[in-house]
Amino acid sequence: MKSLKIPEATIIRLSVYSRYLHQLDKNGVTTVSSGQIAEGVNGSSAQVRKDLAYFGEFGTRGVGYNVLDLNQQIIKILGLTNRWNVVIIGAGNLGSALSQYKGFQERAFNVMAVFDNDITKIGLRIGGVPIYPISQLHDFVQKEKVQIGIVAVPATYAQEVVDVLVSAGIKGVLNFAPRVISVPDDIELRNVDLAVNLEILTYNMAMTKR
Amino acid sequence: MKSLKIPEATIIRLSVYSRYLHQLDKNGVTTVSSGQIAEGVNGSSAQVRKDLAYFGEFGTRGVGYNVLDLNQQIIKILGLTNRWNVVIIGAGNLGSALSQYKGFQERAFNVMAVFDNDITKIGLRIGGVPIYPISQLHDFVQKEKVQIGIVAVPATYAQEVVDVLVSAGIKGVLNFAPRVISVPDDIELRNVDLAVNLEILTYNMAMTKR
DNA sequence: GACTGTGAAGCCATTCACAGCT
DNA sequence: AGCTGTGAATGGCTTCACAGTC
Repeated sequence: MKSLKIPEATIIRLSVYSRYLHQLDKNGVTTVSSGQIAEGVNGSSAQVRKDLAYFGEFGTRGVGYNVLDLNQQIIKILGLTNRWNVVIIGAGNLGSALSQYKGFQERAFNVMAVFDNDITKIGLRIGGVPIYPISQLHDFVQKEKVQIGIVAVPATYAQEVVDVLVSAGIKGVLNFAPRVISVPDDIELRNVDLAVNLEILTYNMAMTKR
Repeated sequence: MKSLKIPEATIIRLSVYSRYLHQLDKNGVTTVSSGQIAEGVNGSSAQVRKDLAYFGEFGTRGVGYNVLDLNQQIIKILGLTNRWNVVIIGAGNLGSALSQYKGFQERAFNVMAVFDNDITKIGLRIGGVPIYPISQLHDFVQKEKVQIGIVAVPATYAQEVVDVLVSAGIKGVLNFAPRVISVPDDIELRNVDLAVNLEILTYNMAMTKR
C-alpha cells in the first residue's frame, strides 16, 4: 500500500465525485475530463486530479477519464464494494427518517434494524425495517455482524448507547446526538451535528452583513 | 472590524464549545480553563485559546474563563443573539424530523412552516409546524421575512426549490439533497450529505483493516 | 503557581505550472 | 492539441513555547 496520509477533504470530495459520475453515466456520458468534473461539483480541475492521484493513475493523457471505470475505482477506494450492515438506535423522527433514507440503501448500506426503548414502538416496522428493544441491541450486533451503528437518540443517552455498541463489537459509529462521545482508538467515530451546520450558516450570514 | 479571515474549522469548534459551556452552566460550573474545555470536546488547549483569540480576550490570566460570559460571547459571534426565521421544504421523513428537531428551537431558530407538494399533507401539522403547498413558498418567504431555507426534497427537485427560495429573497440555504446546488455569490449555502458521512466512515474502516 | 494570549515554527492542503503522454 | 500526473510554490491551520498577568 503506497498511500500514507490522505486528507479527509479528499475523501469527502471523492464521495461527491462518485455521485456526479453516477449521474453522468445515467445520462450516457462515457468520458469526462478533470475540468468537467470540477465544473460539476464546484471545484478546480487541479484539485480533482490531485485527489485521484493519491490512489493511482486512472485517466488517459490527452483524453480524460472513463466515467464507469473511474466511478468503480472510487467506490473501491471508499470501501463500498461490499455491503455494510447498519443498525440505527433511536426510533424518533430522526431515526425513522434515517432508516428509510434511500441514499443509504442505494450506496452499500443495509439498514437491518432500529432499536428503541419505547414499548409502544417495539414490533412495529418503519418502511420495512423492524424496531427492536434496546435490550436486544448488544446481542443483535454480535449475532448479525453489524459493523456500523447510527446513533439518533437524545444527547443524554448517546454515550450509554455507544458503550453498548462498542462492547458488542461495532467498528464504526455515526453520531447525530449533539454531545461529545468517547470511543476506543480502534473504533471510527463521525459526528453530524445538525444545529452546528445551521450555526455556521448564521455566522457567515451575520458576517457578510457588515 | 479587525477580524479578516477566520478558519471555518474555528467556527465549527466555537459552536461545539458553546454547547459544552451550556452543559457546564447547567451543572453549576462558573469558571473553566482552556484545558478543561479541550478535554470536554476532545481538542487541545492551545486550539481553544487560539479560536477564542480571533475574536477578543475573554479570559483572565491565571484564572480561566467565566462560563456564562464566554458562552454569551460565542453566541454573539455565531450570530445567534437574534432569532432566525426558517422554513423547511419537503415534508418527507427527513423534513418531518428536521421540523421537530429540538436542537433548532433550543438555539435561535424558529421553524415557521414546512412546504410540500403532496396534496394529502397540505393543511396538516408536524408537531405544531403547519404544512403548506410549495406554490405558496415564494410569497411566504417574502411576507414572513424568512432568512433560511432547509432543503429536504429529492435530489431532482433541489435546484428548482432553491431557485424559488433565492428569488423570494432567502439569505441562507442548508441543503440535505445529495446534489450540487448553485446559488448567487451573496447567498450562503451549506450542504449536509448523510451518505457522504457514512462513506467517510467506511473509507476509514476499510483503511484501518490493513 | 496557574492560566491566558500570541508570535514563531511546523505541518498540511491547495494551487500553480509544466513535463509527459495520446 | 488536449488533458493527465506531479514537483514546486503558496497559503492556511495547528502546535509549540513562552512572555504576560492575576
